[in-house]
Amino acid sequence: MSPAARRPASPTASVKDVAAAAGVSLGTVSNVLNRPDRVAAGTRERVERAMNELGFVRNESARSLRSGRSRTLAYVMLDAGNPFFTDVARGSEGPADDGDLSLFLCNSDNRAGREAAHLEHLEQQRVQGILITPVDPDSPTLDAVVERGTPLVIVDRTRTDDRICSVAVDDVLGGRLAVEHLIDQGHTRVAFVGGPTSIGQVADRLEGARRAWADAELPEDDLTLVHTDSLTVAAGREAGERIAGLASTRRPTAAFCANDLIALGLLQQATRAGLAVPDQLAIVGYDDIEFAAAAAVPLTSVRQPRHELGRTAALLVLDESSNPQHVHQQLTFEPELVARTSTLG
Amino acid sequence: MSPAARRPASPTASVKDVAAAAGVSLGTVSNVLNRPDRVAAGTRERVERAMNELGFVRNESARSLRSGRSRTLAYVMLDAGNPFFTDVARGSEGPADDGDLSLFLCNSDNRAGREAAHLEHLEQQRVQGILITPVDPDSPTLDAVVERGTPLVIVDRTRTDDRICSVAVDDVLGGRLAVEHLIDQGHTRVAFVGGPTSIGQVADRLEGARRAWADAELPEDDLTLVHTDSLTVAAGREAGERIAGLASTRRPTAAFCANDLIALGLLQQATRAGLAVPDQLAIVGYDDIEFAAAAAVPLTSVRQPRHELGRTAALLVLDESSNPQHVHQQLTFEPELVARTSTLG
DNA sequence: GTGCTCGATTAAAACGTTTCAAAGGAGCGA
DNA sequence: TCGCTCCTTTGAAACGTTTTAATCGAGCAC
Repeated sequence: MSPAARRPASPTASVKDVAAAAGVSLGTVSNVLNRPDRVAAGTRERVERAMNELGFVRNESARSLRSGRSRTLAYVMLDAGNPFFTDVARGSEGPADDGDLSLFLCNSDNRAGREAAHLEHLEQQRVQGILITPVDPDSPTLDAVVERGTPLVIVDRTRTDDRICSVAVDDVLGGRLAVEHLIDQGHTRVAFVGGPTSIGQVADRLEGARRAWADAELPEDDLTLVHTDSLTVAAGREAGERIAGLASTRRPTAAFCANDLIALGLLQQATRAGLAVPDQLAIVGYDDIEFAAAAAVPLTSVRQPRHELGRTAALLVLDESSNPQHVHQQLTFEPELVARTSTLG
Repeated sequence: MSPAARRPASPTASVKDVAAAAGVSLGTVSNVLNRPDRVAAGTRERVERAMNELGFVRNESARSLRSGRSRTLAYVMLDAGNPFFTDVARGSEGPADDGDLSLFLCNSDNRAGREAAHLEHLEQQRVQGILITPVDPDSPTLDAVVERGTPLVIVDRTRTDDRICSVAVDDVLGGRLAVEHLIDQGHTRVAFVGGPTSIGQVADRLEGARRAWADAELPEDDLTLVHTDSLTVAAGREAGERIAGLASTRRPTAAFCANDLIALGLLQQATRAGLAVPDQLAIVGYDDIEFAAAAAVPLTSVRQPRHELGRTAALLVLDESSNPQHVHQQLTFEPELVARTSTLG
């Protein structure tokens, strides 16, 4: 077989080629594709045979150029490496499938530049809608996309205004649940581990923690803040070092981490330093990713309804794209505490 | 503001609209877009102003209809929840960016049906190339895609023939490395934990393990097979139960797991059952995902060059799409053992 | 046989872009 | 002033599909 023979005989057969092969007009081929009931059975069969023989593949570009809209939904993820976001993506697949749309995932990797590039490309593709967990939910870039006409829903972040749909989880409540649980377990010296607090999520979770603490009328100074630079396993390990280094009389007996990655890092470092979990240090994470339950000491964590988050966001973006009466909504879900060994002993 | 006012004034401005607004012909607008150097500075400026005022967004459908190719690469992942695959995807981003292409991720979720649906949609979109970790690398569906003209590279799976490009890692060698390491550590009763062996990867890793065992002239029966139904954390836990239940005289002193998810499940269950890792049970995983290093007892694991895997696959698919002389290649990389506490004590 | 209706098929236009040959016009040397 | 070149701009065609109005032919009632 010569190398040339490897290439397809015809670059790609078009509707016109199929029409010629089947001896009908091009309009008829289109009818077979779109309203098969209006085509006589014999003709239809002949056309279908021609399609198979030629290896006809519908050209989606031409299709959506003509129709003005594509059959695609996209989710721009903040971090493809964090299982939380892939779970959200999974939740969006249902509504996408129902609407016969493909769901494409893009990874912004926490970089505004990449995010902007993806958004631009998606707008150019005229996707039906965009779901996005943005680097900055208040960025005007997002407003611009909406103004130019592409439906867009913010996922897992909230906007301070109501010009864009968003779907999020009540992080203040989540923080409260975590700390109330620790208080119930008898802890009176607790650390909040996380940062930077410029991230809305982190600030909210801390706020919730503080409110729970205040409500229990515990001394303000006994809820300490162990700051991290990022929400990663490495940052958790590093925080663990600092905590383990404290004199046991000053050391908190429990840590509430801003997410599970930090909690896992903290758990690892605590174990390494010889601190028993939960006896000497109880740990609560956030997100309840699969690996939280899979840790050697299963992690107590605040679960977000991430599947529901993705599903609702997809439904919202579909409504925005198809319903002229659409009104932007900001939805909030409630998190739930899942207690496991890392706080129960 | 009336609800109607929320909708964009003009659905979307086209090149023609821009031309009219700037008082030039439509060809000139196109020149501004594609060969700005051939347009007089004043004209260019006027056109660019018009574009901004109208919120002009290039229509990618029309563009790729005209040019016959799109600016998109896609990676169809087997399981978006497994960090291994998202890491591979990250590796592909470099070449994609260099070629000024967007990389879209699709999740087949291990289901042939979803995979086929994604492939069909991608063909219709006339993507430049497809990277795929397929449910079944020998499925004729893949050949059909290639024959119809879309460049396609199989990632992390090998084909038995050479009609398609593939990029994989030598799993037999990986299995050998893992077991040689355990033998070096003095283990003489080892379990291979994984399954189903119908998956090529699993069979290869087991084969490598057996060869290392044979080369060391250890009794065949002392390398046991603990079968699992899938490569998940849950399956690992379940296998852990079975191993922990064995009498200590018959129990293997080390386990080589077919992937890290199983290893993490096994580690968790062993800990729960009071088996000390690595003293009573050493554990080796496979893939070296981030969570392997982050476990309470950091896992020894066989690292695959997953970033390199993704990068090479992307380069290969780009070559196939742009180089008429392209010859299909099946590349194999070498894995590497990363020794950590779970085998070193 | 004429005139209708109805189902099947067709021809032509349109979507928004890129490209290419050709036209327009300015500047310049002779 | 003529003729030439060179730079800029233009007009028209093409990509593959969908859609709409129009055409065709057969069957049927009168």
